[in-house]
Amino acid sequence: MESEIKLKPRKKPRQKRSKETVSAILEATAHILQEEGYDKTSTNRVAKRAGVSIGSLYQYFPNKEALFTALFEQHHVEMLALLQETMVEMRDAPLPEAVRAYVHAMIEAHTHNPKLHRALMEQVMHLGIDYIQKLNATVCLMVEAYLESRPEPILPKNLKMASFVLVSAVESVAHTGLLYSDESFAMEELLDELCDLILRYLLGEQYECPPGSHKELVEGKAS
Amino acid sequence: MESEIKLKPRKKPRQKRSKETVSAILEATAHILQEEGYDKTSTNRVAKRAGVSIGSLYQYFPNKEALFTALFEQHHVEMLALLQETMVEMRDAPLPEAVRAYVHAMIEAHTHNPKLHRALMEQVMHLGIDYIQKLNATVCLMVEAYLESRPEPILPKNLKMASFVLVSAVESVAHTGLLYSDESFAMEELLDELCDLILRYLLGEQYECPPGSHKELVEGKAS
Amino acid sequence: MESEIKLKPRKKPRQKRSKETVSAILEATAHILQEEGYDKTSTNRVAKRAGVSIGSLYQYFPNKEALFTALFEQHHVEMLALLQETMVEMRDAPLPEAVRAYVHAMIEAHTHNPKLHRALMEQVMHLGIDYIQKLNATVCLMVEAYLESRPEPILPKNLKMASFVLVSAVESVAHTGLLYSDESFAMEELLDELCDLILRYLLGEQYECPPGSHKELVEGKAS
Amino acid sequence: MESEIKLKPRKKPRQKRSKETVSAILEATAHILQEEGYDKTSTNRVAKRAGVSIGSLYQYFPNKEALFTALFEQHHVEMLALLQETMVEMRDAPLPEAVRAYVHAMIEAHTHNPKLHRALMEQVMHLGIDYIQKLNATVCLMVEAYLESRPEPILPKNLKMASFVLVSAVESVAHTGLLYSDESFAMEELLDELCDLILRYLLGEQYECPPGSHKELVEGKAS
DNA sequence: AATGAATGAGACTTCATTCAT
DNA sequence: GATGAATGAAGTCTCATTCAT
Repeated sequence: MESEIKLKPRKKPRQKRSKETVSAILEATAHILQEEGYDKTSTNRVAKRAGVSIGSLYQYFPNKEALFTALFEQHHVEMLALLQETMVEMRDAPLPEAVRAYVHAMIEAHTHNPKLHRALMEQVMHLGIDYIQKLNATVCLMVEAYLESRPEPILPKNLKMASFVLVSAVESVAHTGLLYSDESFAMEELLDELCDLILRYLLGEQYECPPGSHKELVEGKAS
Repeated sequence: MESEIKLKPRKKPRQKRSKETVSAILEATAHILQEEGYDKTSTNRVAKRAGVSIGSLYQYFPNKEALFTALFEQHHVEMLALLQETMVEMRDAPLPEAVRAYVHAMIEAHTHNPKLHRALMEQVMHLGIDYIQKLNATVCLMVEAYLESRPEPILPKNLKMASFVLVSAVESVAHTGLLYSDESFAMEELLDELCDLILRYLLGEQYECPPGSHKELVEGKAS
Repeated sequence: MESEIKLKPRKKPRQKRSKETVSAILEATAHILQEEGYDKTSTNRVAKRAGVSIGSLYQYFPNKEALFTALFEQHHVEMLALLQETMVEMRDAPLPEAVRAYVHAMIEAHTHNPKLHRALMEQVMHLGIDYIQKLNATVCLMVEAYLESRPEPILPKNLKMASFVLVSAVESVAHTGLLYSDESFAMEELLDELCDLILRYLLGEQYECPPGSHKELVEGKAS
Repeated sequence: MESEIKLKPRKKPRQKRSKETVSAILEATAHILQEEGYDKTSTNRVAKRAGVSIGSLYQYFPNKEALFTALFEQHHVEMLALLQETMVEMRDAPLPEAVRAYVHAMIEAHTHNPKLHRALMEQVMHLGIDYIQKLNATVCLMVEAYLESRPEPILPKNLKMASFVLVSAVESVAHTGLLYSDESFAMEELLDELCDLILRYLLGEQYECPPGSHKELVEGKAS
């Protein structure tokens, strides 16, 4: 509770000048965080790099954590916008197309600024969990709503859970694939595979129509 | 390179007494990390709680980061053991059974010490990435080997990628589900759902035989 | 190279307040160094004695060594000023008078703050070698220039070397004499003796005119 | 008083094994001191490099300072031996020859292990002052005795002071010349010059016989 | 005699934060 | 509003030294 209060920016910058200052501070925070890591990201350095005095920094951010929280907020807003846009566009599209668009958007989102994304996730995730969870929940709801509204019949009965599984899986694969993959497989392939994963999950035998890609079963060696 | 060297324990404790010391230090580290967070986890506090002098701590760990790295190593060893055991046991089991056992093991692994697991992931993941990636890669290889050797024919052609997708998806769902779920769905359900996800992905229409669980498609509202 | 940079004061104090702070810090450093020695001269004690916070100390000095280096710089500036003044005054004086003035100045310089001088030389000389050498070189050049310009003919041909020998000799005698002498001979005598040393070296038989001081040779006992 | 007691080696090593240990420790001390400086010369490192346990080190040396004191003692013994030998050899030699031999020996002494010598002088001189002064005093006495006993008549009346001046001057020139000279003049020249300095000081017009070297006076420019 | 694990005081240094200007 | 000097608690880490084995 108290922390929530403490983490909110001290004041919303209403004038253009102030907005620029805040921008510069966040940009500096992001830069130092991704280049040097959390431990080296001191408020003094951030202020210096942002070209403002340390006093000014504390005028807009009540403490160090607020810097990262604000970064997460930005991230959250951008992600949400991107996914929302996609979902709206795909509202009436057939399921396979919608799924592909969704996965594509998710991958895009992770490609936007991978280094910062990674740094946030690896070093200060705990400061952004509220945003992350909120985002996750929102996306789940959006997916659930979509599934509910689509015309095709699907296999999973518990839509809430299905949404959760889908969103988590896609997010994770995109995340891991983009950040830690040894580049041994391309995005294109990953995209295809994720679509298969989801569509088979949702449609079962109904699926398997896309032009030939995986028509035949691969024989197991041991058979 | 150098950092990797720097993070390794200074010396392996050979005597019983020393092993206990190291154990106590790691236990204390884990405790403080999960109760108070990374920023509050100072080497002095760790030493104090472990009941050893700060000098002794530095005899076994060259710096603060090494503490967390060692924690990750432990975690890595335990996870690997658990999964390996499962994979071996299931070597000749039919695919659905094997999948369920694997997913179960994964969930177990995350249930073992969720608080610590969460703290490690949210606050110091960057210190354990090497271990995380190594673990991930190893598990992927194990899964790939299993898929290669099982008798049943499966849909995905690129086994390497299929393994990656499966491992990532399961890991993520387990992780997210356990840590952030509002307890609105039970583990049992999650387990079932993940099995469906995987088996449909692997077997397609070949699946859908398990006694009645999801036999009929759910009609979409909009239809 | 880098170390040289690292030893320079972090920022030049421009305001009066800051200058006083720096002054106080250096005064405290000098005091503790000479009373307690290098090992006992901790930055915390220095700050405390200077009446400033440890943080302020580090605002002006990047590390402990910089304190001593700064002390050497002061010393260097003072010495140089004193000697320069003397040399200028004596520019047109006859050689014996000039020599005496120079030696006198050198002794004065060592008498100024013998305890500090001694502590610097005995405990942290390595931190001031740059300044010491620079000072030495400058003084040598000044002496050389003087020798070059004086009207009297002198014996040594290599003026550069002669200057070096003279400067070193005088410096050392002054140093050793002042610091370690058991007071068994007075400064007055030492001054006379050094003048003799130098003037005989420079003038040979041309010298020996000063009223009676050493006119006759002392007979060796063994003769 | 107490310090003198504390600085003496705890026990004289009587057995061969012990002597080797002490030797190894001192060798290690010297090595680390000259390579890394006093601050980095920790007793633990010394012990490790000497190949003995830290416990053994403390069996032979009561504390860290004793290591350096012992180094000074070695140095003192060697220097004294070298100079004594020279003085004895030159007991009956004519003054110019004796002087040259003495200066030569002094230069030799400084050439023996310049790096260590320099490190001792620049970083821990205060731990060896007793030895340095004793050495100085002894050499002064030796020189004084020589001067007293030589057959030639000399100019200075106060032999004690003359000795002091000579010893200091030679030591200093040798020291400075060897350690900090930019190699712009050779030892040979320095030797000659020092001999001139001393002999003119001692003999005045009586000198100036050595083959032609400086027979004529150099005219001053301003004349 | 030798060992080296253990100790813990204390060194250096950073950095979030305040506040007088 | 802006500045940045000043603060000082607290952090990381070293190292001389001891002592049980």
